[in-house]
Order: sequence, then structure tokens, then C-alpha cells
Amino acid sequence: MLEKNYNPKDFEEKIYADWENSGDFKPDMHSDKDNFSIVIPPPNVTGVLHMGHALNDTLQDILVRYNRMCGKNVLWQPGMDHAGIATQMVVERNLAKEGVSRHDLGREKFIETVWQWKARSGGTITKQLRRLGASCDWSRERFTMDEGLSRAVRKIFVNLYKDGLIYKAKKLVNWDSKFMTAVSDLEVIQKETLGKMYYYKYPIEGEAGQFIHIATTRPETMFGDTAVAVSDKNEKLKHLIGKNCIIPIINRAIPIIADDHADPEKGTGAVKITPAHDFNDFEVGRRHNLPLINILNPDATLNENTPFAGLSTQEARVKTIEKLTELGFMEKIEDHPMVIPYGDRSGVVIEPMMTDQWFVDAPVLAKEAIRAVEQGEMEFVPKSYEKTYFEWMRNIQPWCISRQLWWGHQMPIWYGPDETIFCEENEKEAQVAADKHYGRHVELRRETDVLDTWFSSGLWAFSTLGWPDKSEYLDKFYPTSVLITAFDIIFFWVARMMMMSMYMMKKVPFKKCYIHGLVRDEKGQKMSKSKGNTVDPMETIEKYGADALRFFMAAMETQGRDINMSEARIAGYRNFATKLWNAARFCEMNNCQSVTNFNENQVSLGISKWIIAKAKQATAEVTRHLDNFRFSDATNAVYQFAWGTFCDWYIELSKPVFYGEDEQAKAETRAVAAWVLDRILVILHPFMPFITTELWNNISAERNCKLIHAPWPKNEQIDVNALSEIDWAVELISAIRSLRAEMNLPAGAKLHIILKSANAQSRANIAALDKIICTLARLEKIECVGDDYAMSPDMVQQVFNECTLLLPLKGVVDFAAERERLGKELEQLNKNIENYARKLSNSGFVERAPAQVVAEERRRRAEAEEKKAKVEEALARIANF
RNA sequence: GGGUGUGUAGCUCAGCUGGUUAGAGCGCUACGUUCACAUCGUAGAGGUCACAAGUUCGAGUCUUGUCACACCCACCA
Repeated sequence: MLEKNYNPKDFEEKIYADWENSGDFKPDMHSDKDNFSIVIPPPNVTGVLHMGHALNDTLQDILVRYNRMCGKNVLWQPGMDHAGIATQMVVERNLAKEGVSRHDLGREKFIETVWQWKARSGGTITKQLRRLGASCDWSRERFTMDEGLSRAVRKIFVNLYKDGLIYKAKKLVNWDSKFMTAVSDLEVIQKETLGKMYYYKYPIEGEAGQFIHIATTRPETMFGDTAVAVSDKNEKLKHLIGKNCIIPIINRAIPIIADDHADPEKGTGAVKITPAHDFNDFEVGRRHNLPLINILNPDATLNENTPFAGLSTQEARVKTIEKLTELGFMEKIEDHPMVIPYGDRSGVVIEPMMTDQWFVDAPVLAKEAIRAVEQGEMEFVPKSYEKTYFEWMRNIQPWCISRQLWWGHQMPIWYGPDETIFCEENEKEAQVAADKHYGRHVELRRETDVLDTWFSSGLWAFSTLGWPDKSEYLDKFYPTSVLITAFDIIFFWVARMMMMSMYMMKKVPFKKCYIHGLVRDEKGQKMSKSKGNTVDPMETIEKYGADALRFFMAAMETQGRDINMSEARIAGYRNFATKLWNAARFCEMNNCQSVTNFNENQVSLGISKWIIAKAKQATAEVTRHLDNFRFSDATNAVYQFAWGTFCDWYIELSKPVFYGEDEQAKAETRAVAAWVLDRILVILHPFMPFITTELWNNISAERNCKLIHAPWPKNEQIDVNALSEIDWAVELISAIRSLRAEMNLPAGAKLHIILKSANAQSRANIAALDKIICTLARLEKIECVGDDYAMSPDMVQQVFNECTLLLPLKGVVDFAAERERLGKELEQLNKNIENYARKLSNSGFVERAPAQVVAEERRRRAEAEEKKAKVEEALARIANF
């Protein structure tokens, strides 16, 4: 017996535990069925489930469950990312509470602490994913710092290095002064800020009273200036080119050079060049062989190359201005809107800094990654994201992969006594290589830098499947079928997976890449902790059940567009679950028991044939939409069928049968209702796995499999005729109800209806459904009489007076208008057809027009003719009255 | 500066390759609870599909332009 109320809390966790314990999520490694695989976008080990995950993982689970039911051999590979900076930050923060810094512990001890933290608090998210219903194969859970995955990282690193695709270089990089590490371009976010523009002047060397005027937003960097640039097209200033000017305060002479980087229209037309702390200036410096002067310490305080060593840039800026003013070089300060780079994790200003770093030659790796998409080996869904991908890939810069952190994959690089580099997969091999190189045993020093987190994430599609070892999982499931992710990490992750996979595996990591949007708050604002507008998916699940949240996510997902949270809508889908629960209770109360040998093609009642055809139709729709990643359309189809067709109509239509005397009809209806309910459970299961399973398990039925493995029906024959018979009755009943309301007839009034327009077929249909129609439309009696004759409006009125309706009433009253409308339409269609015919027969047109155009015209003509036939039929029906 | 997307009912949004009377959920109005379900039912009101021009027999859908909003990339000494 089902409980009276739908209460998801009673069974969701229990059902999940059963799936997991029974191994229902595991693929069958001995099967030769088609394979379907997805790798999860690994959440950070520090992460807790947010609505973005809820969306991302719901979509994956829907596809995984759907494909599993389609009979494919399915693997959903789960795991987590070690998230270098994020994790180090969390653990350091915890240590700070005890007044300990990571330096107090030392590297080894610190890393040990991180592992302890992971064992204790990491991976909350995997428990939360279970609450969501994610059917990943947890027995294969991986972590990017696992031994196997670390080996993959080292192997690919060595390969890239030996192919010359990883190199060390002294370059200007984005420096995060909080974590004291380099970061990649992607980890820098530009923020609009209102800053100041400072105008001051440098005296010209040897020409008293002559100055060159400078404008800058960062006066404190003047101590690192090694030139001032003006354009040689600048008539006013070009005479200064070749002279020297003096940096005030430190009185260092620097040349005035000609460079087009100085735009005569901007600022004063003269630009101070600080090659060590500005990307543009760096380029200028390279063109002119300027020296580089580093003025910053790793923590972004000024160093001894300046008079303000130890001060922060802000403090130094104030001091510099004071000093310049005091010396009389300051001219003016203006407000100036500008864009300042910040670290996405640290939130501090990113400083361009000259350091030794390691780079991946991304432009080379990008070539294959681009080609694979160009040639359709990997497809974006929706396709428009291809453009974003190409745009970025074609302009890709070398990827800075070294991080001066402790938590992460330490680079497999060893230095000999003379700094010769040995890149091998492990220390032993490096030692062998070094000893051979030097011809003696030498002491090696390992590179302390670790790799960018995204380096290991880039291998995720194959490293989780066992690479570099031989692995049957790799053979079976690589390339994976589809990657599902949000657009904001196309560059971070998708692009890097493509590059790494094409390089190492020579195959795409996934055949398709479905991009979804962001989950925003109810007002469309981006959710963020700082704004305090986040919604916790766990609370939502607690309140409405996981199924409601999942259904919401799927229903809102329309190919890449952002989703606004809507609690009302989630509540609505909870109500949908309740509705289904109650429908199942109705079936249970009427002893509708599904049997395994039920043959849906051998039913006799009109309503049976009708609902079966409708169910198959809905199934086909859901199938088509899921095959096309149209999640919203798929949910809509199953929702409309379950509620709008099954509950609203079929159950109502079945009641007169159940409460009647015809035992044979009752028996059939019981079987059919049970069959349809089962069908709903099947096609709803990918979206609402919990309630469907609970019902599947609890309604009395013969079962030969668990719902999670129930076969998904495909390519069924749909009896189209069965549809129209009952659709007609549905329309009739709706029309009568509508009229009752319009006429303000008392609810209790029993009506007597005479149908005058009925042809033989309608009459037969009505006779068959007589009792049902009367019950549903609250009629005393429904009668079909006579042949066609027109009903005049006063006759209609008379009918009302006698509380008897003539139907279709609207049709009778509006016949004239309707006939006119249809007449016009027919006229138009005739005109169209004539038009097409003329176009086609016109030899000039046929000669000139491309074959496609001709075909198109033919198609239009055929369509118009089809339409015309329908209109003529409608006209003929009207004429029957 | 370059690019992408959005603008449809009071609100949040569907509407795929042009084709009956533009849909859904929530909200609103009226009526209705013994007989699966008030987490409900029945009926209803509510839309110049941002604006303008164009293509077409036919445009919410295609083209061009205008306006508004959102996001991404690059840069601004």
C-alpha cells in the first residue's frame, strides 16, 4: 500500500543506497553492447554542491540513466580535483586559526596536513551528489592527485618536454602577490575601477628648463623606467627623440626613444617605459634592447631598486607623489576610469613580474585541437560555441603551467650541479640520466614548482580510465560520448582537454560537448557568496525532494541559456510528483496490476487504444528530445502526458468503467492503466529517478527487472486512428464544460444534449463512449439525431431554456463566420497553388533556378495542396449541419 | 574597440529546420471538496511577439537597420 502522501524524504536515501549497494551504476565489462560514457567535471575537493553542480550533474545523470535504459553499457566516471590554490588556501586558513603558517610546518609536513584535511573534510560534495541521485560508478572514483593520475601527469609532462613543447623561460607573467605564485591569463579577472591619472614631468638632460611631460596611472613604477617613448609621427615631441631625460628623485638618465606604442592622441603623447612591470612596455623594451629593472619583491612591496623599499605599491605611490610635488615636477592629477587585473582566487592586484616559469607551447598543441573540431570529430552543442572555441584557440598564448605553491603535482624536473635539466618520470630515472650525462654520480635538486591544477584536469578524460596503463576501461569507454559543462570553463578545461588528448591519445576526449548556462538567482543576478543570494541545493532537496529539483533543472535547460532560480517552479514540480503519486494510488485502489505478458496491441476499448497510442507518442517525443539534448522539451513531453493526458483525461475516462458493470471492460482498463503508469515511470525515470523507483517497487506488479535497468521502448508503432477518436470526445467534453460555465448553469443541473451534426462514425463513437461522456460532462443524456440541418439562433435559445444543449454549439452559432473564414483560406490556398504551378511551369524559372529552389517550390505546393484538402474537408463538415 | 546572446501574458520563460486560433508554470478571477489528489479540480481574463523596413502566397520564426539589456575577449600610458 502506498502512503497517502508523497513524502520524498521517506525513500530517496534508501533507494539510492540500494542502487549503490547493488552495483546498479556499474557497467558490464563483458557485454558487447554499445558503450556510453561520461566523465564528470571534477568538483574541487574543497567544494560543496551549489546550484551549478546541481544543474550540471542532473543533466549528466539524465543522459546516463536514459542511455542505460536504452540498453547501452554505461559508465559515468566520477572524481574530484585537487584544486591547487583553492585547497592550499583553505588549509592555510585553518592553520592560521592556530597561528601557524605553512612555512612553520615546512613543505612536507604541510602537504601531509592537506592530505589529512582531505581525509577528514574533503569530498562533502560526493555525498551531496548521491542525494541528488547521480548514478556515477563510485567504485571508480578518482582524485587528480591519486598515484595513477599523478603518473599520467608525469608521463605526459616528460613527453611534452622531450618533444620541446614544455620549456622554461624568463618572461613577464601575471604574479599573484598573495599566494606568491605565477598564474595563467585565465586566472586574472579585469575589474573596472575609478583610478587616477598622474601628470608630471621629467627634465631633459643638459637642457635646463626643458621637460618632457608624462602621464601615468602608476607613478611608483617610475623607478623601473628605462626609457620614455614618443611616436616619430608626433610633430610636437619628435625633436626630443634621441635625447635623455632624468627620472626625478633617483636622478637616473634614460633615453627618449621613438616607438609607435606612444599614441600622440593619448595622455601627453609621451609614455614612460617600465619593461619589467608592464606587458606593453616589455615589448617596447625588447624592440629597443632596454634594460629591465625589477622594482618589486614577491609580495608586491617595493624592493631596494627604489627609494621606498618595503612599502606597498599604494604607500609608495603616495610617497612618490609627495616627493614629486616637493621637487616641483608634479603637474596635475585627474580621475581616470581604468581596468585593473585581480587574481580570481586571491582578490589582490596582479602584478606583471619577470620570473623564471615553465610554459606549454599551446599554439602548437592548439593546431590539432582546432582541426578536430573543424572536421567534426568533436561537436559543440549548441554549435555556436564552436566560434568562441576557435576564436580563443587561434589566438592562444603560451600557457604558464608552473605555480610556486606546495599543493599540487611537483614537476618531474631535476637540476644537475650546473643547472642542466633532467626531465624524467621519476627520480631514479632522472638520476640515471644525470649520472650518464656527467659520467659520474651527482647530487640532483628537484624543481620545487608544482603544476597548474588544470594541467592534470586536462588529462581527466583518459587518466581516470587508467592511462598510461593498458586498461579495458580505456579501450571500451574512450573517447567518451559527451562532456557536459558550463560555458565559463570552455577555456580552462574543454580547450585544455582537447589539446592534451589530441597530443597524447591522438583522439578527441569526447565526441560531443554540451554547454549549459549558469544558474542565477530569482532576479537573474549571478549567485555569489558575497552577494548572499546563493540557494543551497541541499536545502531545496530537503524541502521539495531531489526529484523536484532535478526536474526543474531539466525543464529550464534550453541549450546553453542561463537559468533563473524559481522556488515557485520547483514547488510546481514537487506538485507534479504528488500528482503522479496520487495517480498511482488511484491505480492501486482500482487493482490495476501490470503483468509482464500484457500485449498493448490487443485491447478493444477506444480509450485503451487511445491512451496507449498517446503513451507511445509521448515516449517517442521524449526519446527524440533526449537524443537531441533538448532537455526542456523532453520534460515538457513527459509532464504533459502524465498530468495533462493520463491524470486529467484517462483516469477520468476510466472512472465510469471502473464504477460500471462491464467486467470485461474493467479488466482491460485495469491492465491498460497499469501498463500506462509503468510507461510513465519508465520515461520519467531519467528525470525523477526516486519517485519513479519508489512507485515501481511498491505498486503491485510482476517485474522482471529494476526500473533503473528497465528497457526504453523505441520505434513503436503508433495507432494514429485511435488518437483522433478519443481526442474528439475530449474536445466535446471540454466544449460542454465551457458552455456550462459561460451560461452560468448550476453545477448540479443535468443536461440533455442532442447532437445533430453527427455522422455515422461520430455516432458510433458517441455510442461507445456514451456513459463516459455523460459522466464527465455531467449530462443527463446525450443523443444523436437526424441528418444535417441548420440550427437557427432562436432555436438555440429555445434549447437553452429547456436546459438542453445542442453541440457543438459554438459551431452552430458561428457557422457563417467559420464558413467565410475557411472560404477565404481556401481561396488563398488556391491562389498559392496556382502561383507555384506557374513558377514551376515557367521554363525560364526552371532553367535559372537552382535545383534546390525548384524542390522548395514543389514542396510548398504539395504543402498547400495538403492544407487545401484539410480546409475542404472542414468546409464539407460544416455543410453537414 | 572585437564578439556573442537576449527583448514573447502581471512575473519567470518555451516556441527546433517559416505554415491551423502564439504555449507552459506561477500569479489573478469565478465556481467547486464523501467517491486518487486542495501539494487538487473546472472554467475564465490577460499578448500591437522591443521598434522600423524588407524577403515571402504566408514572419514571433529569415534579412537589414534602430533602441534597450546581459555576458565574453582585447586594450586604454
